[in-house]
Amino acid sequence: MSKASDRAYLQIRAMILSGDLPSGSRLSEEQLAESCGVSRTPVRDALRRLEAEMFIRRTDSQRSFVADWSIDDVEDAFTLRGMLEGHAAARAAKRIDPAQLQQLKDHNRAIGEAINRTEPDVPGFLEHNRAFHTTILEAAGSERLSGMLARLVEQPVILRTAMHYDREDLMRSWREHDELLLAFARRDTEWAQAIMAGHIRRAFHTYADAHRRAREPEAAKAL
Amino acid sequence: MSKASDRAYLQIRAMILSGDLPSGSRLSEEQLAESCGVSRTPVRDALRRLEAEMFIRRTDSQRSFVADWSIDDVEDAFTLRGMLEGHAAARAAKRIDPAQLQQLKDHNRAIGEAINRTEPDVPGFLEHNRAFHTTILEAAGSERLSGMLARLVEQPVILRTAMHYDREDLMRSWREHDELLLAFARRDTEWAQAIMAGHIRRAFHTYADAHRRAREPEAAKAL
DNA sequence: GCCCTTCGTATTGTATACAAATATGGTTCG
DNA sequence: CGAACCATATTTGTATACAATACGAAGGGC
Repeated sequence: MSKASDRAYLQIRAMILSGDLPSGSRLSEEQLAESCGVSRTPVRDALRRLEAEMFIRRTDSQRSFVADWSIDDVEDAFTLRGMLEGHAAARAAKRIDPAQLQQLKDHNRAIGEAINRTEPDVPGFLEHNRAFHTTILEAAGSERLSGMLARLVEQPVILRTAMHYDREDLMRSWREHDELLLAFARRDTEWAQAIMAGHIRRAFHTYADAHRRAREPEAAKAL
Repeated sequence: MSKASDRAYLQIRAMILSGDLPSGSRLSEEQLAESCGVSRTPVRDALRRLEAEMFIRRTDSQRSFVADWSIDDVEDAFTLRGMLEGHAAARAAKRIDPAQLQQLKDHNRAIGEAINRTEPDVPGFLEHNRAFHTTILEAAGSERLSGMLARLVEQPVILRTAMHYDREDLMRSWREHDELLLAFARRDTEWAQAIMAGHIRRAFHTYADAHRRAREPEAAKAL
C-alpha cells in the first residue's frame, strides 16, 4: 500500500511491539492519526491490517484495543504455523526447481556466516532466515498458503527485540535448514514436512523459554 | 462492519458469484460505488475484504481485477481447509462441552430433516451445515483458526448457485457428521480429525464433479 | 439507595473534494 | 515501421467535513 498507509501501519505496529501502546489499551483513530502525522483514512487501513494479523482486537461496536498475547495464543500461532509450513515444505519438496534450491543453499550459507563469527550477526541471521522460509513458500506455489503464513509469521516478533539468541539455538536452526535441503534434493515430501514441523516446533520452545526468562524479573520484583 | 460497507461487500461478491462481473474483469472503485449506491470509502473497505478472501487480485499498481479460479486453486483451498478443519475437529474433540455437543446434534438433526423429504431443502441444509461447522470451530477455541477458515470457507461458494445437490451426497455428509459426533462423544481426537479430513476431501470431489458437469455444456457448444 | 432513562460527548462510518500516481493515446524521431 | 516519449485522462490515495452511533455521566423515578 501507499506511503501514508504503510507509515501508519509500521508506526502503530512499532508502538505496540515496543510496549508504547500496552496490551489492552484503547486505540483512537484520530489520536493515532495525529501521532502518525497522517489523516484517519490511512490509519483505518492500517488498523484493518493489524486486526487481520491479530495485533488488534475490535469490540462488537468497532472500538479497537491492543490485543494481549498469552503464551497459549503464541503456542496456537506456532502450532498453526508448523502445520501450514510443514505442508509448504512438502509441496516445495515436490516442485522446487534447481534455481530455487540454489537460492536456499545461498541463504543458508549466509546464515552460517552470520552465526560463525566471534559475535553472531543476529539481524543478518533473521534476514536470511526470513528469506529462506520465503523461498520455500515460493517453491510451494500456493498464494493462499503464503498469504496465511504471512499473517502468522509476523506475530511472534513481539518479544524479538528483547530476545537474546543463544548461539546453540542458531546453530541448530542452521543445521535443520541443511537437513531440509537434503530432503528437497531427494524430493522427499514426508521428510521435508517432518523436518519443518520439528523446526517450527523447536522455534516455539525457544520463544517460550525466552518469554519465561523475560517474565522472571517481574516475578522477582513482585516478591 | 457497518451498513454501507457490508452492502458494498455483499453486492460486489454477489456480482462476482453470479458472473455479472466475470473473471479477469477490471474493477473501478468509482463504478462499483455507483452501482452499490454508496461512496468510494466503503467500497474500498469491501475490496480489501474481498482481496483477503482472494475473490479479487490487485496488480502492483493497486488496480483490482476479479480473480479467476482454476480447479487447482479450488483444490488448494480445499486441501488447506481439510488440514485446518481437521485440526479444529481434533481440538474440538478434546474441549467440547455438553452444550456444544447438544448444539451439534440439533444441527445435524435439522440437516437430516432438510434432506429427508420429498424435495430436499437445500438452503436449509446449507444453513445448518454452516452452523454445524461453525459450532465445531467454537468448540476448538482458537480465534486464529476460525479466522483463517472463515476466509477459506467462503470461497467454494462460487458455483454453489449452479450446483445441483445429489441427495446421495447430502445423505453421506449427514452420516459423516453423525460419525463425527461419536468421535466427539468419545473425545477421540485422532478419529475426529480423520473423519473431518475425509469429509472435507469428499466435499472437494463433489464440488469438482459439479464443476466438471457445469463446464461440459460449454465444451459441447464449442464443438 | 439503586436502577433506569436521557442527554451530552466522544468516536467511528460515510461522503466528497483534492492530490498523486498510473495507464493510454498520439506524436515524433530513429 | 517501430519504439520511445510526452500530454492527457482515468484511477487510486489522502484529507477533511459531516452523519450516525455508542459510551458515560447526570438526573429523576421507584
